[in-house]
Parts: sequence; C-alpha cells; structure tokens
Amino acid sequence: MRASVEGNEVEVPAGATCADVLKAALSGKRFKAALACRLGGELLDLSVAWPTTFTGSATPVTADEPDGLVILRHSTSHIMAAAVKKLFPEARVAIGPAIDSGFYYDFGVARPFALDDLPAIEAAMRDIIKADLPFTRETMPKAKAARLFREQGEVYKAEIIEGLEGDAPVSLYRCGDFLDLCRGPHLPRTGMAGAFALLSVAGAYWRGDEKNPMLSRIYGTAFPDEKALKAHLDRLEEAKRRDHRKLGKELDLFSFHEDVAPGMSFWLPKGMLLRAILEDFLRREHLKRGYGLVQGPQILRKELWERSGHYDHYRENMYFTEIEGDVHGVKPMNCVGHMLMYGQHLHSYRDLPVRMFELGVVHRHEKSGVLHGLLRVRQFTQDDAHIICTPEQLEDEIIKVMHLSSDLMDLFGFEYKIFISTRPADSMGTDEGWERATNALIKAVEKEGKAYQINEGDGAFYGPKIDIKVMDAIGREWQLSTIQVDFTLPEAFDLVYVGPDGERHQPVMVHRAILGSLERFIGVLTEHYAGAFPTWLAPVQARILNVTDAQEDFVREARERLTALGIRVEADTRNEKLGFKVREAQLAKVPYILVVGDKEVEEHGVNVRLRSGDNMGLRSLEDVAALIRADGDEPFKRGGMSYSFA
RNA sequence: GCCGCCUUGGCUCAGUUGGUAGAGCGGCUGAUUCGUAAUCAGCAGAUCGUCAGUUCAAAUCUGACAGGCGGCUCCA
Repeated sequence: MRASVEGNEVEVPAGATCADVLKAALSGKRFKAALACRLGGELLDLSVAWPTTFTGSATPVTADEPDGLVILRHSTSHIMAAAVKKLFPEARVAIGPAIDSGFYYDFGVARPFALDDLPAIEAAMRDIIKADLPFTRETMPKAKAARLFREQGEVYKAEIIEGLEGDAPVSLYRCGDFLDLCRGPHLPRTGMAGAFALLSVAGAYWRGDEKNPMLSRIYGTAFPDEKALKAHLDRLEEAKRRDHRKLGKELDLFSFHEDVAPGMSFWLPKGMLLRAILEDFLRREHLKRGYGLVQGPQILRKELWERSGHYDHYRENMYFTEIEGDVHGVKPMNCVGHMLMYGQHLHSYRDLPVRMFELGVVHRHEKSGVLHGLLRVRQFTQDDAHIICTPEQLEDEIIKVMHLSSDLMDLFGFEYKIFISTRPADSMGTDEGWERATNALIKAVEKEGKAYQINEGDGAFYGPKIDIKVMDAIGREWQLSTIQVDFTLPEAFDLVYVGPDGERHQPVMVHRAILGSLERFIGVLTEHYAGAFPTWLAPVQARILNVTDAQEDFVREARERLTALGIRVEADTRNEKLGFKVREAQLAKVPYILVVGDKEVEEHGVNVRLRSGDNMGLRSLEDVAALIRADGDEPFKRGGMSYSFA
C-alpha cells in the first residue's frame, strides 16, 4: 500500500504500522525523534496500524512542538503512576493529564503523599525509564474493561469507563506491570522520556467536586532535555523572587496582620502613594469617558439585599451586623447603591446612558484556604461602574468598555485572554433575558474581532459576563476585568426611563470593573514589573544621595527644589559610604539615583544614575525634573492616553 | 471549607536522640567623611503562634484552636 509523510510517497507492506511508514519515509535521525504520528487532526501511537482510509500526508510529532510536549508529559505522568503503584500497591489511580506547566496524577490513598515521598518515587521512575519498557496499546469492550478495573479495586478508573458515552471499545496502555485506561497517544518506550522533576503534592477532590473524596495529587513537570527543564525551574525561582508578597514587604508597600485581619491589606505610605496615583488616574480617565463619580455607604439594611437577590444567592459570602435590632449587610458589591442613586430621578431616554463610577470598597467572606496575598482578599476596592442604558445602546456601551479595558491593559503591557461566561444553575431571571444578554456580549466581542472562549455556567447569578484574565509572573491566570450584563436587577429595583413615546421602559444595566480590584491589580502589577514600577507610578521617582556630610545642605535644597517641580523625591543623607547608599537605592528600585558630591554642589546640579545602572552625568535640577516628567508621560504617548503630573 | 506542609527576636533562618535559645540582616550607640551594589566596633532585642496534655524536665512529644504556604473547590 502507499502512504505519504510530509509529502513523500512511500510504498509499505500491507498491515504496516505508523512506525513502519515513518521509518520508510524519514531520515534515521528524524524517525528516531518521532514520538507519535499526526494524521490530519489526529495523533496516533507509532505502534498502531496505519489507517488505510487516510489519504492525506502524515507528519511525525516530536518533543519540541506543543503536541509532542503534551505526549511527553502525559507519558511521564503514567510512568509516575507506574512508579507509585510499585511503591504503594494499595494506591488507586484516578486521572493523570498533562497541563500547561507539566503534569499531575491523582491517587486515592489512605495516607496522602508528602514531599518526603517524592525522591523515592522519582528514583522508581528513573528505573522504569532505564528499563526502556514499551508502552503497549490494547483495546477492550467497555464492560470488560470496567469489570477488569473493578476487580483490581481501581474504582476511579471503573467509574470513568462506566461514565463514558457510547459503546466504543476503550483503549488501555500497558507499561511494565502497570495497566491504565487512557486515550493516548503515548511515547513508544519509556526510554524516550525526557528530563523530569516532581514538584509538589496537594489535595484535590475526585472530579473536582468538594462533595467527593479528596485524592492525593502529585505535580511534576517534564521537558525534552535537562537544559529546558532547568530553564523552567529557573523561571519558577524567578517567579518566587518577584512574588508580590515578598516585594511588598521589601519595598514597604503594604502589610498584613493576619492575627487580627486575615485577608485584609494595610497600605503603607509608599504603597498608598502608588495606589493613590492609580486612583487619581482612574478617576480622570472615567471623567473623560463620560462617567460620573459616585460613592455609596458601606452597610445597608437586610431588606435591600433581599430585594437585590444577594440575600438568596450571595449570603454565604456576606458579613452581617445588627444595629438596634435591625440586620444590616456589609456590601459585597456596589450595584445596589448605584441603582438607588439612579432611582433618585426620573430619567429621560435623552439622559441615557447613565454611567456611575465608584472606587467601591467591598467585603466578601472568602473561605480561609483561598486567601493569597493581595491577589485574593476579603476586603477590596473595585474600580466599579454601572452603566444604565436602553437595550439599543447596550452593544455600543459594551464595546466602549472593551476599548477602555484594552487601552488600560496595553498601557501596563499585559497580555490577556477573553472569556464569556453563561448562565449558572443558581441564578435569577428568564431564559429569554439570559439569551439576549449573552448574545449581546458575544456580538460585541466578535465585532471587536477578539478571540474568546466560552465558560459554560460560570456567569453571575444576575447575568452573563465577559471576563478578561491576565497572567502573573508564574503563569497563573488572574481575572481582572469583568463586564456583566444584567436584565434582572433593573426589574427588581423598578428602574425606568421615559422613552420618546412618553411611556416608561425598563433599562438594561452593565456592571463592569476594569482593573478588577486595586488590591489584586497592584499585586499582579508588582510581579509584572518585579517591583520596578514605571516612573509615572513609582512612589519614589528619585533619591538624592550625598557623598559626605559636607553636601548635606545642598541635598536638602535640591530635594525641596525637585519637590516644588512636582517630582516625588527623597534624600538619603545617612553617614554611609556612597556604594552602600547606591546599593540600597538600587534594591528599592528607585528609577533615578541622584548623587551629590563637592563637584555637584559647585555646579549646582546632580549626577544622574538610572535604575539600569547607566550614568547620565551631571545635570541641572531643572533638566532632571524635565527628564523625569517626560519619562513619566512616555507610556501615555504610546497608549494614546494622557495623564499629566499634578 | 477540604488535603499536605509550616509557625523560633522587626526580617530571613539555625537549633543534634526532650535538659528552659543562636546567627546574619535590620535597630540603637560610637568611631569613620569614605564618589556609584554592603566601613568597623559595641549594645539592646525572643516566656520559641495560642491553649491544654504527657514528663522530674518540652522550642523539641500528643491534642485542639488560630494564622501562613502549596494545591482543590470558589473568586475581583
């Protein structure tokens, strides 16, 4: 029979395997690198028979491409499971997929794995790799496979098989003594595994449901070679170095006092200054875009939360307090306040859209185990806004919000992904309302030509949403922007506008936050910049250092002068050697280090050293101020926005 | 909330098989006045997360609780 690989036609005997075909068509070296075979969109094991029905041209899959890396990691995960079964025969295997950063495998065990168990498992894995065992594929009718696993006590595998749709036989992979249910494909032999490392252990619910038993998960990673593995481990180290919790402490940005206020941040002067600059910028940007600034109260009576639906759908996450026998709820969201403010007047269609912006402080009682520095807290400030508009204006308003979001993400240099979340099980409103709202979101995103993914059932209880997620230093995704359409709350609060026909109509509401919360945003931003904030955001833009006590008076004078010129500057006149003070300023990531010795005093200037280590020589105070101001304005020129220093 | 690990001076961490605590950095004091990533010396500072228990004796062992870290579920 004839087969084609990368355009090369070859003649192979009938019944040939994919390996036979690749071997006939490729150079020896290239064939040796092949982990699997790609036919159209399908990946096949090298050991399976070449499908005679395939008419296209196949390609080999190698470890240096994404599909190959997935196979490598998936097989490494199976090798780990084989090692675990060897060392802990009573362990029950669940699932073991490849993930973005490596792989994991979940096991049902009486005693969960600890970090101390990993070296022995790694050693057993090395033995299996050294033995160069083949991964052999076999298929079996579903019922037989389920029975087989059940007899072996592998309840999780049996449950997976029994839950599979259709009657197609299932594929099993054997590696030494270890037999596992798996769709494949796998490496031909364990000897082809690359460099790997087991990294951590964790608990994980069976099938991700907290009602199910907790399994013991081992995380690991694998790469084609030691060099790539080391690069990955180095990246993890670098991520630890830029962890915002560590940098926040080192740079004196914020603190936590876990014993008295778990999940709530304290903003120190430097962090608060950075935050105030951001807040100031946000307020101006919203005013420019037609938003009104508003602010509502922190606690509101329970009746209001019952009316909004929060009492039914969000009570678990709310804080309550009783005042003179009346139960009050601390606001977990700002929307109800905004709706009351809208209802203060009877609005004409000519007034719409009404856009209300609030840096709203909200409290949500998050479970203790989920708190994480500034990225997941119980009290946070949203850059929240509600847009109340006519149904006809909805799409245009969503697009405007998306523009604001992309302008801001670009300004900070964030990569992001868009998700659209649909109706959850626990929700309010009608199917029609949900469909209309969801379609409006999809239409707006498509009109903007942005790629998106659908998150089924992940919407808020009152409406569907667009979520925008950015990556942090370790590649974790964090949700920042959210744009939510709401047809239900305007109804619950009897919001109306008078149309051109003189009749009252119900408006549509958009909830949105762009940075999400200032806490999370500053956390992500700190890691993003590794603490070296751009000049416009840096709480301290310049630090003046004297060489000896003789220049102390001039340093004071220079600091006052630069402050008057609008520069955020501080002085370090401690009796320390210059090298020591430069080092400290450098570690504090101050963008401009201004050194003053006798020469500078004489010339009435400062010697300018940049954060990069470059030296710009002696400059006048006016020049330095102009330089720093221009540097601070730079990102806005690129982003087409503007923000001038106060 | 669930699983695992952790909790020692302001910070980072040592503390061997249980015999009531150490270092570096930081702070303070003094000396030094020294041009671009760490000057030297001295001093102060911890009832070892909290509460019980075992023991002649607990930072070290046991339990409960509170926090933290890595995940899971959840989420801006």
